[in-house]
Amino acid sequence: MMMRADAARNRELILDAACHAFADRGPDVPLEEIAAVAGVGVATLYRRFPTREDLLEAVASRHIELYEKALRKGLADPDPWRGFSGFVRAATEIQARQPGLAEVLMVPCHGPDEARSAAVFEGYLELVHRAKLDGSLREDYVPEDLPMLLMANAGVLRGTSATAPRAFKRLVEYLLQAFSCPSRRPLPAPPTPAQMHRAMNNPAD
Amino acid sequence: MMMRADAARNRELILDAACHAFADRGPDVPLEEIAAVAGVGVATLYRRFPTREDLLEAVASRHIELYEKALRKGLADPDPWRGFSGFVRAATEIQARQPGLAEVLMVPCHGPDEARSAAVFEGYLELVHRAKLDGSLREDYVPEDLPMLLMANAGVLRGTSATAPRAFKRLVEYLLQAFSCPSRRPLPAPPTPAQMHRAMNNPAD
DNA sequence: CACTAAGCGGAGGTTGCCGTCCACTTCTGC
DNA sequence: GCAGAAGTGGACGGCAACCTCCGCTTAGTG
Repeated sequence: MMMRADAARNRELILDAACHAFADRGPDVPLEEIAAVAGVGVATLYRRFPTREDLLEAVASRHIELYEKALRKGLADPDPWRGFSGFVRAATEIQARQPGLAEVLMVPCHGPDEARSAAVFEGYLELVHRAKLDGSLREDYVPEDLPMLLMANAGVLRGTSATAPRAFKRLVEYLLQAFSCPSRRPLPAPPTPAQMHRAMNNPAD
Repeated sequence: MMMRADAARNRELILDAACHAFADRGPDVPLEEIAAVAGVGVATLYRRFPTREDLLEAVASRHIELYEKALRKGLADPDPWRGFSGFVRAATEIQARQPGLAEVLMVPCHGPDEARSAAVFEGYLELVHRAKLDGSLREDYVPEDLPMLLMANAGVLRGTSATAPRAFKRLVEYLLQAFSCPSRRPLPAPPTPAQMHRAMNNPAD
């Protein structure tokens, strides 16, 4: 069953509005405000997105394309380290472009569109694999270090995006240098994949 | 003019309750809940702490002692790197112990008790200085990298404290390894001290 | 012990957001 | 172009937290 044309248009208007609103007022903006900006009634918004979660997910979904593009670029790079580090930089840039949403923009690890984000994660694992074989990524790096980095980045963005919007880049470069060989002292054990997965599913408050 | 004894007692009860409440329910807990746990009426709470900010600050103030202790330990260490890194580890541990408050527990950089937190920051600068002279801390480290780290840590704690409460340690070790000599590739420019200071004064959201 | 000012609690008005309901409008297939 | 299904908007009741007001209680003093 096809959606009516005007309904589809409104859906897009809402998503546009939500995108801006979330980005610069955080994930708690009143839905009524989003509806107002979109130029529709609240009821319309609620019909299309019964819960705030649904709306957040839909907005996040729009970003997955950006991650896919970054991933393709990384995989295409003949230099494994450039591929890996480029992807990490791109992912954090994507977060930075929507600072209010940074916490939910961890699409490469766990996104709303299960299939596609799983695919991105697969590709990312391949980047990791190559960079390790190549010797440029330290042996004890684990895939869960990316969500960790993205969470850390979200924290920095939260604190600085208003006053020092490039500060996050410094964090990212520090971490990339730490990720690159040679590994130095041993690291504390990483969380298990299961723990990390749960962490991404129980959004903090 | 001295505060009446019962008033002082209630003040402490409120702070105790607030401490727990903030730690495990985040900085947005209803003040009424804190009052209830403390066993006092809301009015009492509002009289002592007119705004939520005041209460958060008072709670944060209690922690400054922990930072002072960590700092003393760091300064007493004959090995400059152990002193510096030990302090960083301790500071992040303090944040981790109150995950809901991590965002406001950046006392070494900017705390509610101006004089004391300035003193802690001074001491921290000394740690930085020594470790750089010693050659164990990279030359291009800047003092603002600590608030950056603390914000990053807050982000990781936010995401993982419920499911993987030790995950933050891995971030910290990665960063400490990045901070330690030899420095590798150059880093992006850090935010200016003024920017960072503003960032810590405009609490996100 | 008695007086008083400091302190107390909780009732209740206020606000802001949620999410639903329903009378009205607009698409779309025939 | 018409029928009716699909879609719409905004009014509305509910709720949760805020914060103030005021009559009562109690610590501290002489």
